[in-house]
Formats: sequence, C-alpha cells, structure tokens
Amino acid sequence: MGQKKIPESTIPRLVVYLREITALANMNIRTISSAELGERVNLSDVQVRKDLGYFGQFGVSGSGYDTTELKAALEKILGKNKTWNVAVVGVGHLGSALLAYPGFKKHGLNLLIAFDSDTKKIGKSMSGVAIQSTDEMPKAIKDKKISIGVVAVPAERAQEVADKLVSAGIKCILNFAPASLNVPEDIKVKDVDLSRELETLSYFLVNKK
Amino acid sequence: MGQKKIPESTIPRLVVYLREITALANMNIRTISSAELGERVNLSDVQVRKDLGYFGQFGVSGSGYDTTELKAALEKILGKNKTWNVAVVGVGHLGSALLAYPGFKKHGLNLLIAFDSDTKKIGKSMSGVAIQSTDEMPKAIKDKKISIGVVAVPAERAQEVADKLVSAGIKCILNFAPASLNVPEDIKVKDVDLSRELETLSYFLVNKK
DNA sequence: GTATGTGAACTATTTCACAGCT
DNA sequence: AGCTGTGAAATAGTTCACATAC
Repeated sequence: MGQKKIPESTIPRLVVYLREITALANMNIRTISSAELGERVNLSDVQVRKDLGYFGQFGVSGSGYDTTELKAALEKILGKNKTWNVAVVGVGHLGSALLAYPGFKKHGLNLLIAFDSDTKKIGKSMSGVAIQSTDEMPKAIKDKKISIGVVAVPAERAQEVADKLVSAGIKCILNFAPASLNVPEDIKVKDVDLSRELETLSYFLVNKK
Repeated sequence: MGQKKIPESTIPRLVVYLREITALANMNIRTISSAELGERVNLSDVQVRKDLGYFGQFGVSGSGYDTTELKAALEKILGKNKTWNVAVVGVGHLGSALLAYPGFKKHGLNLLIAFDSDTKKIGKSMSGVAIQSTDEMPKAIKDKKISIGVVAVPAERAQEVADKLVSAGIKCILNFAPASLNVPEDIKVKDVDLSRELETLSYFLVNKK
C-alpha cells in the first residue's frame, strides 16, 4: 500500500530538524524529545512527530529520538549521501557571488560550470569555475550531467534561459530572477525572490494592527 | 462585519501580479482578464480573482481589469506609497552585498545604518551606509526610527542579534542566517535561507519518479 | 511517568460551479 | 458572449486526543 501523501511544507522543516539535530549531536547530546526539538525550531511537538512519521518510526517511546540515528535518517531522506552537478547561468553581480558561495559544495552540490553571453567573460574562470558561452549550454549540460540550473540573469532573459535549461535536460531550477518561469510539470522550480520578500514585509508593516 | 481572512500566501502573489501588471501597463496594454494574467504568472484565473477579491472589486465583468487601475490598487495594498527605514546587522560577505543592493530603495526601503562588531569596520562606510558598533544598536534604531532589521550575521549570533533588534523596537526581521529565530508573536520574521532551498532541491532530485 | 505514533477533528487554502454584470 | 465575484465543495495541512510503548 502507498505511503500517505507528504505535505510540501514538510521538506523544508526536515532541513531545519537536521540542522538542529546536527548541532545537538555535535554537543554530545544523545537523545531529544519532539517537544524539545520543536521548541528549538519554533514548531509544536506534534508537528515534529507528524513530519518524521511520514518517513518511518525513528523515536523511542518514553525517551525520544536518538540524535545520531535521527541525523543519519534525515541525511538519507534529504539525499545528503548523493551529489548533484550544478550550473550557474549569468555571471553578473549575483552570479559571481554564487560562484564564490561555499554552500553548494557543503550541501553536496558541485558547481561545475557557469554560462554568460558577455564575450569578455567567456573563457575566463571565477572562483575556480570556468565561464562558457551560453550557446554551449545544451551540449555542456548533457556532457557534464548537470541536474540543477541556477538562473542569475535579468528578469527579461530568465524565461529564455529556463527554456534552454529545460530542453538541455535539467531537472530543477533555482531562480533568482524576479520573473515567473513557465516550465513543464516535472521540472521543479525554486524561486529565491528578494523583491517579493521585501514587498511582503512592506505589506505587513502597513497592515499591522 | 469583518472582512474575510486573507490567506498568508495571497500576499506574495499580489507582489507577482503587481510586477506583471506594471509590465503590461508599460507596454500600453489597457485591460487584462484574470485568465490571461494568471497564465502569465502560472496561476489559475480563479486564484487571481479570489486573491484580488479579498481587497475589493477591481474588475469589470465582460472585459477584465484595467491595468493602470489595478496597478494603483495593488501599490496601495502593498504599501508602496510608504517608506520604511532599514538597518543591516553584520557587514560580512553577504551584508556588504546587501548594502550595495539597489532593491531596497526600489521598494521604498531606506537602508540607513549598518552594524558590525568588527572594530576595523566601525566608523567606516560602505556603499554610502555608515557602519556603527553593535553596542549602539538600541539607541540608533530608536533614533532613526528603523522598522526592519536585516540579520546577516553567522547562525551562532543570529538569535542574540534578533533579541537586541526586538528589544530596540523593530517591527520585522529579514533573516539571512540559517537559524530558527525565536521572537514575540507580533514580530514578523522572513527567512531567506539558501541552504534550506538547496537541500529541498536535493530531496526533490532523490525522490522524483 | 514520559514520550511516541497516528486516526479523527479541525483549520486553511484552493478549486468548482454558477449567478450576475457589461 | 465574455468575464467577474463569490458561496459551496474539495483538498491540503495542522492540531487534538489518546492508545500504545518503554
């Protein structure tokens, strides 16, 4: 029989649990209850148990969760034992900051190539990542088995870049452009949209009691 | 009678509508239907109408929405006629990129001060923003009427910075640290957490059919 | 006694279906 | 005819309540 459907919102919470559990394990804390864990990450004890419950039974009644066990389980669930190849498209202000960002490697993501259409940049390399012409994208993405494309181009060019990434066989897109990308159902898009966050805050400030 | 409750998730969509409507108005397109607008931002026509419906009746049966009218209405709703003062805490790699980011001003947010604990930086200024000692935070935040605090310090220091911001009277926090901040109910926190996004993508790649 | 795991109840959000306006 | 606005239905997600395990 099929496992019950896992809410979308559970996944980012698992990431948060893993972060906290890792810190606890490093402090040599052996077990933790769902209530304590929840308190540390501002979630209820039930939420924690429900989220974990979608993936198995990791706890021990009466004492809680073993931190090293739960850490291992969460790492497995989140695919931290696997690595994926990443390409960044657009080496402007943001793009070059991303090339220097250590977080990709830290999360099992190999930033293998960058693309740009500026001939002054093509052929050079930044933070150890070679910059190629956008024209070479389809071939390079296939050759290097890239699964994640990072869109760091201006909004006007974002859709066209997304189309190219998709047709080259990318599996998901991390989109920094303030644009709504249109992609096939089976492609996952994660928007990182600072303007959106800022205006949401502005709404909150205007409308708070 | 009170207006029906507005879903949290409606607000970021309003931002997206405004972005699209602004582009349409600039292209001298006068009216648009909810179906067309929805198609452009990958949402259903009903979703668009429901979202707008929480704030009033902006459309005309049979023809759709007047772009300039809707633009004005959305700008009002999102508080784009107001401005707010912002302080950035932590002038490291990310913090200094934020000081240079033009998006704050573009969205009506005045980045007035930055704080850091590094004595080499204190007293200097970057991208036109003066850097003060973290010790001066409470007073400076009150004096300059800062409503938004941006947390750009390492995870270990994030909670302590958040506490200081809150006790200084800040209204909301934009948190770039990979940490779960604990704040009073009436303070709005927006997390911008790249690690979280990256691991979510990793989960997606591992678990896709 | 303490804490997990989980159906059932509840709440939030989205989608449907259609009445009503231009 | 074309499109909005909105109650009602459906779906998704969270919280409650409690049986069960240590």
